Amino acid sequence: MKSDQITIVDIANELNISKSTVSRALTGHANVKAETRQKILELAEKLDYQRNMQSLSLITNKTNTIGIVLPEFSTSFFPQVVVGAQEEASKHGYSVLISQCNESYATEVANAKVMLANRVDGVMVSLTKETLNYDHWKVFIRKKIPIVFFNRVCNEIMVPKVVVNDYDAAFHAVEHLISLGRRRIAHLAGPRQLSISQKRLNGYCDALTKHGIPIDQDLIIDSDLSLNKIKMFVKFLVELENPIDGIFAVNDPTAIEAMQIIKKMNKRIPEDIAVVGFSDNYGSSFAEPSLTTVAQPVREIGKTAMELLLGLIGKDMEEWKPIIRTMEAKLMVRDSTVRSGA
Amino acid sequence: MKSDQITIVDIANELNISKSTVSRALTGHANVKAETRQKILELAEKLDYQRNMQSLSLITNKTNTIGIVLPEFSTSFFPQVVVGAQEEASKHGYSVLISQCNESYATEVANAKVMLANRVDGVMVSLTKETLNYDHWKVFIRKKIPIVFFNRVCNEIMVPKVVVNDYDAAFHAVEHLISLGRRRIAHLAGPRQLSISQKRLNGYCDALTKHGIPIDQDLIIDSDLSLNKIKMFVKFLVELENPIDGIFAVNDPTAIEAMQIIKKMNKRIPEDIAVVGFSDNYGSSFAEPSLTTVAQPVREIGKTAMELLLGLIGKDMEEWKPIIRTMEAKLMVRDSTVRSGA
DNA sequence: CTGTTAGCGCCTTCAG
DNA sequence: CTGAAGGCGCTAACAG
Repeated sequence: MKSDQITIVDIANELNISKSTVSRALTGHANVKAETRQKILELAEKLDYQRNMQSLSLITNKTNTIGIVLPEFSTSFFPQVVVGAQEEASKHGYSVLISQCNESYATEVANAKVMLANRVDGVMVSLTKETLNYDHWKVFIRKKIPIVFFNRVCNEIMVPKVVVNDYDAAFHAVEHLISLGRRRIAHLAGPRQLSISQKRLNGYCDALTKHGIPIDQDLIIDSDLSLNKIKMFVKFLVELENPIDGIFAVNDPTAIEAMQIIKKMNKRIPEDIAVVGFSDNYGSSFAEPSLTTVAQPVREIGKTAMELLLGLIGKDMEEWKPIIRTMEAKLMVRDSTVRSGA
Repeated sequence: MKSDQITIVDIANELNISKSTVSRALTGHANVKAETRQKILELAEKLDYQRNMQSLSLITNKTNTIGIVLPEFSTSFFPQVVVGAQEEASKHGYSVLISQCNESYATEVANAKVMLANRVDGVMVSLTKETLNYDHWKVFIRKKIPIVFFNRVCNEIMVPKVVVNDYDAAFHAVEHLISLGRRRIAHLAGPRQLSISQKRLNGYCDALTKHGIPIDQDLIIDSDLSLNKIKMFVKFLVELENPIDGIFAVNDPTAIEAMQIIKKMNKRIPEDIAVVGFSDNYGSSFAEPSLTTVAQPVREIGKTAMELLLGLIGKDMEEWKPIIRTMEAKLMVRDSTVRSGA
């Protein structure tokens, strides 16, 4: 059944005037006799008239819709980014089409197609952990549809990006562990293809080096952000001849999973092993012990990325400067490294 | 700058054939000479041609877009529902327009307008805690745009709904506390206008009554789902002359907040006070102690609501049965009520 | 101030 | 099998 949508023609017929007058009254772009305008507006209101954006976008070649493509929805990070982004978008009259990829590259490609089909005016993208090929995003460039990457960005495409100071934050996190006297600090690293993993790893290495601690490759464990193998990794690290006394994990879920295992192995946190995570996800503050982690300004990230994106729309491509906006992430010291007085 | 979108005309000109032929080849609805079709398809592929859905929807009066309106994005519940819903939608060729309301009624009304303006083919809605008036949703009915409510549903509108067995789950949760010998069980209730709050409250009351425990109004605290006043409430309950030995909270964040306060007051959980939450949000399993709670099949809820909604599209309104689909929520017993062996 | 006309991109008749 | 013509809802010229 087709739904009952009121059109300008309906209003024009009802009032016995021309469609153009109705259109003018509704848009306010031109002059209409006050009395006529009044009548039109009233009837429109009464009939819940809604301008058909589809036909409008046919004319303006704009949809006033922004696509947001995200790798996952299982932690609080991306939903919170969406909140910030959406707030900014709606402030400027844009709607938001959201797709979540379940960390699957194939889904990301499919979602890119959906965005194209929906003629979004721009896309805000964070890549899945599997993504190594960026052709599906290059199509957007070719079609002059602006992109802004955030968090998990693509270095091959020269567009604005929003990131946090991952390197510095990781560096400080590890220095924090060192300042507590830790010397055998392991890193549960993320997938190498993600620049955030790389930067956090670099921060880890450089902090160790700065403080004269040799980098032990055995203590750098590549995980894929899934939690299945963490148990094995942590067991290995704890049972080393020269066991670890600190862990810096690439994200909070990994850190928390590690903590659970450490506790089961009857080691104390932070006394035996201090643990630091990354992101300050929902739940990290009430884990036991509460997790020291790097807090990212989530909503700000979304807002900033959306601001940059909206700024690109309507500009010539030559003006798309590949700005990299770096937001401040800050270490939150909690009980997993320093016990607060009970 | 208008973006470079390829149209059927571009392809027709390039190949020196008529637009209608190109259209036919692209849709596959009619006969085109194999050779011509081949040429058209190849060129379309090469140019990244994407059918303009806007113009299509002008003709079909369908957008193949579903709106999802959510009260909040700050716990893991709604994002997970979205995952299930989106999976189902994309399986049927629908995109998803998502709006989150920050628990604000005004935003909900605005978001409803956005959905209308975008001519969504249907909406999946969960109400904010403030919503008492449903006129903005009744407009959809008047326009014959199908709605499915889920979780926080609206009883005034006769459309399909997806809920969990809140009453039973609450009843069992409280019986669980009673079976542990608790007799002074408090309920941190949600806003009364939400049917879920009401049902959970009823479950609480009936469980007590069944076991001959009088209902003490002092032990029923109305909260508004924000966490600000929880401290005061819990302090009150713990310092009562006849203090509590159990808490059933309307949701997990409330329960966890209560636990933090109880711990600060140097009461033991579960020995002194056992705590039960509702929803099994992300983080509840690694809180200390891990929280006994009612797990809801989140993705299933999203999937089911979307299925019902898609089933409504294209049907006459008379066929919209106000089915209420009740999903199974189940009690997850954890350390906040029964300590597992360390 | 208002009506008429054309056209956005596409699909669906209707004629060949 | 293919081309031409009309129209979806709306706006932007162009005339009055």
